Amino acid sequence: MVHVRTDTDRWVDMLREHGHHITAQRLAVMQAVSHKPHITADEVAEASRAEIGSISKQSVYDALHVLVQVGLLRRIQPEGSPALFEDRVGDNHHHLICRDCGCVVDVDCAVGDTPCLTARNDQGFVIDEAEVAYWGRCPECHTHHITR
Amino acid sequence: MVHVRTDTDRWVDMLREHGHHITAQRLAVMQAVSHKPHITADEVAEASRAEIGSISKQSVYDALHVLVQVGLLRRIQPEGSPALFEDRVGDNHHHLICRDCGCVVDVDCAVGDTPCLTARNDQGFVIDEAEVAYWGRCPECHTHHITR
DNA sequence: CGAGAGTTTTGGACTCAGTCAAAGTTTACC
DNA sequence: GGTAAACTTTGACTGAGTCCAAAACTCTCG
Repeated sequence: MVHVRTDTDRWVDMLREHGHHITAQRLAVMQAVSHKPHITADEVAEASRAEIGSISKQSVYDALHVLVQVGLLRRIQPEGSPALFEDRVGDNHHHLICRDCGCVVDVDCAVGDTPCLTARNDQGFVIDEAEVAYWGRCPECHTHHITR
Repeated sequence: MVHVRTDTDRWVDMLREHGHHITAQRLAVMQAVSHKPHITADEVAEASRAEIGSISKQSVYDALHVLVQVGLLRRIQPEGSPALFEDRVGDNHHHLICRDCGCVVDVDCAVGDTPCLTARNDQGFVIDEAEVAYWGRCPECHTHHITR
């Protein structure tokens, strides 16, 4: 009987490796984010409540903070938007962001892994992340924008 | 006698073209931003006061809004930072951002003008801007970080 | 120069997202 | 079982930006 590793197994291991406890709240938060990428903290709270009954605002923020810290989640904050959380981590992907509705879509890196992290002239900076956001209008808003 | 076009001449023309009035407040705001790129709204307010005596918070925000709208200024909002304003517009440059002190430095586009605006798979988005931010530590903070 | 519209002032109030607090309770783990 | 981590409760607080509303001021054009 081969045990198939689930997402939860992976989350559990990662938390343990970093010395954190495994709590229902943390797993619910992970579930919420993995179900809906680019989710706000408020939405995480709601989804977590639907799953475990209740969770305090502070616990939501605490859990999100820990999960980002151990590397299970990534936090982005597009201009004009509350912070968004995603579970796609460890790869070099970018975001398409709609100026109207604020929806965010992942897109793979166009350039290649290494060069994308290299600024033409880093001026002594030690760079650890290149964040690329493509701003524009999503199909729906674009259509709506034209007909208006 | 050749009239040398000053920055102010240029600002005046741009505002007029878009049907906006030329006010001391707006020119002071432009001056503040051109003197200190990547300046916060608060800093703009202070610098403008130093120049013209007084300016209300609302007028600062109004002026910044108009100046961004006509294309004289650009607004960026790095994660965890208040909005920053710069007068370098119309070219495709990116930003180096320090995670510790929050300082922002311009850097030219490494890839070339056109490809930088092209996402690998835009999924129906109509893209009008590619925003690239290189996150890391500036020389000072990096040095400080190591010795700590 | 005068009129009309744009802009600023004044003196706040308000909103939102996130942070902080503090004591008690619950839970995970060794 | 004991201890430390984590959660709950019940708010208060902060900063950045937005909104308000009437009066006053200023710019621009004919």
